[in-house]
Amino acid sequence: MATIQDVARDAGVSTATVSRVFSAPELVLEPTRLKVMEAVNRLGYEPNFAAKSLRTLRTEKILVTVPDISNPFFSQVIRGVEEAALAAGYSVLLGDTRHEEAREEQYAAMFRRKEADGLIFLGHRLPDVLADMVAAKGARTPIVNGCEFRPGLAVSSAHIDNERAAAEVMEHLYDLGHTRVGVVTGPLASPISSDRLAGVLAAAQRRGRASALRMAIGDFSIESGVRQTGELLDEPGRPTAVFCFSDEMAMGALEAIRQRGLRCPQDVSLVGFDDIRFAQYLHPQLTTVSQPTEQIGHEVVRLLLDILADRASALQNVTLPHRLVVRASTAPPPA
Amino acid sequence: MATIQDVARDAGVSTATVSRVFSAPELVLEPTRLKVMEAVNRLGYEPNFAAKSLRTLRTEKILVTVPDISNPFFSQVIRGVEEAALAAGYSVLLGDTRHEEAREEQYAAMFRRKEADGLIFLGHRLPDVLADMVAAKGARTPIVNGCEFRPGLAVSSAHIDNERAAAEVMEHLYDLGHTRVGVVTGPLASPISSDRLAGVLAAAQRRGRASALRMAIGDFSIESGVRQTGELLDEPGRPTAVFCFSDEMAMGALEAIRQRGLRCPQDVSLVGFDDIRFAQYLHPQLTTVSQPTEQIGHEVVRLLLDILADRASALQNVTLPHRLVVRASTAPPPA
DNA sequence: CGCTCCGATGTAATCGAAATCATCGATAAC
DNA sequence: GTTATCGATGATTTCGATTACATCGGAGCG
Repeated sequence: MATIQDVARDAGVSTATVSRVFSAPELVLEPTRLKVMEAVNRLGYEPNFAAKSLRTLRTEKILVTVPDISNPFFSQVIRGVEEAALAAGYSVLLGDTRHEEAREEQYAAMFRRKEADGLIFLGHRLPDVLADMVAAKGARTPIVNGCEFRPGLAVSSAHIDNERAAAEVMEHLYDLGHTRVGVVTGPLASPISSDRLAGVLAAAQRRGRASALRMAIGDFSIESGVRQTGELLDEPGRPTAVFCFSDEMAMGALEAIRQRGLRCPQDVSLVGFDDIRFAQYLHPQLTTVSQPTEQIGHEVVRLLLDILADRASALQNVTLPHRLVVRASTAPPPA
Repeated sequence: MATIQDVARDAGVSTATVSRVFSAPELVLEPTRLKVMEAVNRLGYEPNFAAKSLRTLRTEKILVTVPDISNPFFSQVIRGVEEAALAAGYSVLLGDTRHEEAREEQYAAMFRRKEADGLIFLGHRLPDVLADMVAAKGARTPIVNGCEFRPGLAVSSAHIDNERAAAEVMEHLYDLGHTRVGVVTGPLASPISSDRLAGVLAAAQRRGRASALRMAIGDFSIESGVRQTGELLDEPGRPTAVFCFSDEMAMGALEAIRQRGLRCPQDVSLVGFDDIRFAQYLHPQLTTVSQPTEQIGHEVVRLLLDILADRASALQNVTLPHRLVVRASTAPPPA
């Protein structure tokens, strides 16, 4: 591969001029520029990335870590991230942490090695080395969270109001006449689950239905949806409605409902969360909470770019709008 | 951030020794190594990636381009890639090309700039600049394809035997007694579609059913599944079975079947392709072709690493095993 | 007409780590 | 006891681009 020296020699100019042709073409005379471009094309020159990065201390890359890339919710957020990043001239380094701390730390090390200018993490944990960085540099640390807002983290973030969304789901079910509601949460260590649970409890209490609430803890997977919903359905005083904290678990719930010879929504109403692309093609079409996934992606990138451009002075925690999408999986309870 | 010079000074050794502590610890005396490690920890040193990369001309990164990352099939392949890459000390640069040539070229340029040591592309197109590279360097070019084998590309690849898999699907349907079969393909420019179509045609001819075949061209999306299947179902001489070239289109097909008051599989049998995680949770559970997605991911990484380590002399086109998974969406045609 | 200033370009230092080559002391061989 | 050998470490060059500073010629000004 040709280097800048080769181009300079071929074009009969200095390397400085070649460099300027790319980074500040207005400083170089048109005939010179053309001469250089000709040499560039002739030799098929592309500036070496490592050299540029070493000199400028910038990589033009964003590291994005995600707990599970095969989850359609996350992959849509990533799409948004990728799109916004590309538009700003950044590319995306992807890290699938698989919910494992060891992998999170591996990617944290990558970030410290300066393999990326910024980090977006879509999980709820921030490895210690990075937390230290945040503590030292404050709001100018180029680290941003998506989806999992937790005040203690001290990083900017973009997310929906999970508590309110979950409360709205419960209101919807109560309004339909349900009294015995089962809830399948995700792991409670993540704010995404604990916030939603708080919303569920608040709504139940407002309606005086807290004691009729049944709860099971899932892990957002389809399989855990089958299992946990199954347990709720098998208890005495079977709930007439089930609220799963993810659409995938709701898919599993549908299966559990069918396995017991019950019908949704006639016997059991079902609500999911996320509104993944598949939700409206399930049978029955799933009532769920729609998150602005791509927008979350755009927003976290914007927050990060603000920090990188030194435009951000204080933390920003952006709450984006969600929407309860009522479809065919919820109905009044059986008589 | 501390540099190797800082560490060397702090530990009272030369930078060469510090470097050796990381890259060849067996060459340095234990007390010296400890002294250095102490300094490393004290200063929180991490080797600067750009500097290392400039010197070694390696990035330890693999660029992976994918036509649509929100497609669960691809995201599972990527998971496999990511896992195998990480195990070998590589990290993954993700490029979502959105089926757009412009983006494919953007990522091709990244690769030429040496932002990654190797390229895995899961689409079917290879931008010209890269095709030129392949033409020039032959089998040692670190570019590998996943899923979309096409002999003309002259790169190593890992994929299933799409033609045979599609033929098996047709055999299955014919064995059940179906005669009028509708097929919803993907864009025919991609081998993934044309190979499967070839298999469909071959099987139909063997059974003397070629004239009863109906075909519609989709784009692998759910929506196109609804639309194209709908058209097939609305034609006179409605097919009693529909074979969609992706599970997503099959999900759409289910919707189209329902919209017409038909039942699957009693009135119309349905087969998908890919066996994405959701296929077995649809209702009815979907008959489909299971692809070893993560294994494809592992395999393309292995092929690439072989090239990077100079162990690969000739092209390798690996065919991995698929499996027809018969579930509840296929049954004999109505009497 | 000479001086200043500016625009265009060249020269060379620099980024941080890796790797080659040099050095030094100690051991072993004769 | 001298010298070849080797193991541990240091000095220095190198990777390829960016950029601060230097240079040079010509335009503008008094």
